[in-house]
Amino acid sequence: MEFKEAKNKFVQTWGALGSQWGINKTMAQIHALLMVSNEPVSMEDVMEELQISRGNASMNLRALMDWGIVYKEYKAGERREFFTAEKDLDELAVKIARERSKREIKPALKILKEVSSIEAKDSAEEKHFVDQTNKLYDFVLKADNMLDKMTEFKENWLGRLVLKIMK
Amino acid sequence: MEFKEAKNKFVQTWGALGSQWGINKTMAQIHALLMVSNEPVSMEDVMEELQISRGNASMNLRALMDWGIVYKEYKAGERREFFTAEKDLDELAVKIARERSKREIKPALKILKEVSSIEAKDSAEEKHFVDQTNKLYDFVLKADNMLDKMTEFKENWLGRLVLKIMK
DNA sequence: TTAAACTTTCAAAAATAAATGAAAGTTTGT
DNA sequence: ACAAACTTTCATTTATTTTTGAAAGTTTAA
Repeated sequence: MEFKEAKNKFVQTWGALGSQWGINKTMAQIHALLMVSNEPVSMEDVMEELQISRGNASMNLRALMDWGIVYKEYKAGERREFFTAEKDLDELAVKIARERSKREIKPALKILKEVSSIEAKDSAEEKHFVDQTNKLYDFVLKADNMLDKMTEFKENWLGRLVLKIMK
Repeated sequence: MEFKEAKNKFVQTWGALGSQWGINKTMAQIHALLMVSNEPVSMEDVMEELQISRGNASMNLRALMDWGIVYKEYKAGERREFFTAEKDLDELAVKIARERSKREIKPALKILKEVSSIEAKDSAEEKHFVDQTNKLYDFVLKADNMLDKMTEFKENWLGRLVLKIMK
């Protein structure tokens, strides 16, 4: 396999993986492209390499910057903007986790809290509902806290974590 | 808030969460419904409560069973089938993790291995590509192994993990 | 063996999500 | 202040995913 083919395969694969995890395909592809580029990439380059429109490129680059995993760079003497991806994988994982927690988990926790707080009256059905949603609340809260904890380890949290788990 | 409203809100929320995580909405809703039901639910009930067609209910129940998080139950003297969800949350998390690893992570790892194995020749661009995809391979492999390790703790792995992380 | 009771399948339709591209907006050098 | 160079927005189009429902398939009891 030669370089160009490998690069394309990587971008496609990462894109497919992204869409299975709730991130849109193009966004994941752009991120993949930036990750394996050794120097900043312009919007034109992104459009050209992925064969996408200007609007699409612009919107998804913006989204990636909102997630804090892609940065703008300015080259001396160049008018246009260039982009680079966060390449430190620990940092990347932490940022993604933090963002998804904020956008998805926190709101879900709020609802879980709400629905688990109804008065259970006396039917077994309602008791079971309250019990189960309470358990779910505790579980999700614990998982979310774990994500927060990750961010406290500044370096190589995953490697250390694996060691710990293996006892 | 009264029971019916709370139940509906929970089902909707869980469904929305599912679709953000690559699981289809109806599948997540059915699962939510079964999780908070204190007794087995028939396909008719599912159709009725979620207002979905027979085919949709059938396909998604099948998918949930393939994931190993919903079970068929037979009631004595009843012709039709009933369904229950895995209600143990540790068990549920482990099964979901295992399934996603098998379906998504393992295939991605294979590709990462492939593309990181090209001969890097001498350009900085190609060297960077090989270096970055190698790092990615190691990272994803480590994360995936962590998921595998979870399954070794039979009970309350999350709680124990959180304790450990907090040191 | 038959037929009633139930479940699954899958082509077509509907719903949803993503991409386009032209127009509007912004920034920068002169 | 102007206009060239570039970026963003968003109504419309396109692509993808999900749902439907009728037909085919299966199981069970008599």
